[in-house]
Amino acid sequence: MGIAERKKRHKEEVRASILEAAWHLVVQDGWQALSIRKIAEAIEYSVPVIYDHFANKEAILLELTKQGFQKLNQGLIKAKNKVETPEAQIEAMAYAYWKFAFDNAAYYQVMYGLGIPSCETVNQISELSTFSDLILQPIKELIAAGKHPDTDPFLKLHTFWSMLHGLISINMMGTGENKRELNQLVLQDFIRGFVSGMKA
Amino acid sequence: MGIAERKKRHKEEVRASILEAAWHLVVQDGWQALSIRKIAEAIEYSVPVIYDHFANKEAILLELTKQGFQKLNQGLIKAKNKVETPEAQIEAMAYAYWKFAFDNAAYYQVMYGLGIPSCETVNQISELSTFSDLILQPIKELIAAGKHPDTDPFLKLHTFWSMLHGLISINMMGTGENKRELNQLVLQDFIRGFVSGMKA
DNA sequence: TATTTTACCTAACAGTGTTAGCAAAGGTAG
DNA sequence: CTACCTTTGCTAACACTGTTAGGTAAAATA
Repeated sequence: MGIAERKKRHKEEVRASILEAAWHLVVQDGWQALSIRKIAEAIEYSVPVIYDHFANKEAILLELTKQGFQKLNQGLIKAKNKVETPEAQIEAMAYAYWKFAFDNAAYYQVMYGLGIPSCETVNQISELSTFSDLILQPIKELIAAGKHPDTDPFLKLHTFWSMLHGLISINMMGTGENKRELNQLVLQDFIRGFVSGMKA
Repeated sequence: MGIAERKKRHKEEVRASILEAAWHLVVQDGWQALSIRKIAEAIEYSVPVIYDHFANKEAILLELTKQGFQKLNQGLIKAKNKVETPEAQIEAMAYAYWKFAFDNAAYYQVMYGLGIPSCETVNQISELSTFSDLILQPIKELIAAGKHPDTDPFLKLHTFWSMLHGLISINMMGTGENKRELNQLVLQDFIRGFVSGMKA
């Protein structure tokens, strides 16, 4: 009875094509211009078919957000594995985060750009816990080896993430000039301070 | 010939009432739920009247953004004037910025929450230069008095702004728990590092 | 009083997310 | 092979959205 499986496979193909088309449209015109009808046209199905796969438009954006975090996490893991010490790992991940944001600006804007996301939305992104763990680990090591072992690692994670995100989003709204290289200096500066702040 | 003036006055009243109604709706249901028709209903005029005062919906949001920056700047000035030294001024302004964001979350979300704003949008907010100057001044003083007088003050402004914005926006998307107090510790930590980093 | 200006509204266009209801095709059982 | 049922996918609609063209009635001017 391979019929059911064939159907299931087909259904997943359609689902994937929806996400693919959505992503294509987001890259092309920005996530604000994404519409169900455009997706329907792109996948050559009628509009209601999309609602057989996703509850609503938000669910599609949420899925793209998850994909974004997956991609980000992959980049972070790769960067982390290249070096050994926790200091170097934090630094490498900061740069990888920065690089991800600018190399995949469309993803980054979907991930953070939908206004300030609601708590419910954030909690639906399971990839966030991977992201946290990834950065938390070297932070904990660094704290344990430093002179203030009672420092809250979550606080430091928060600082790390905030600084990076702030730097990127302020930078992305830009003032027209190309400040990307300039701000890598700021980033460098920050990481040094961040790391040495946990040691001493 | 006071007729023309009376008309002008009336026109400005309507304009103000549009902004007031828009602001009311934003506070109530968030900026995503703002609609021209709802504004029209609130001010008891028909829809096209709104377009006699604003080119489009974005222009209304832009005006609210400007108002937000005005309010923010006022808060910063007030905080700055309470203390004397550049260190204290920077610290006071950081707290004032933080306080503004959480006391006026609706404003903050209009100001930064429309996705990542385009360069054109940013350049239309003249209040941004006031904002910059306000923070740049004590930064310059601090740099001049410090051991690295060749530091770029704009870079430092950028860092300052980024960190604050990052901290706030990561915090606002929250995880449900009330971490506002917790993150004031991060803020405190950051400011100390930021200020001392310019001295030494 | 006649004319022109202005203020304002109705109605429409083109688009959005979402869903109800139907037709046809695909698979199942007698 | 036929009758039935389930699934699949469609058309069409509802209730919105931003935006604008065109007309009407009131107000100001000559």
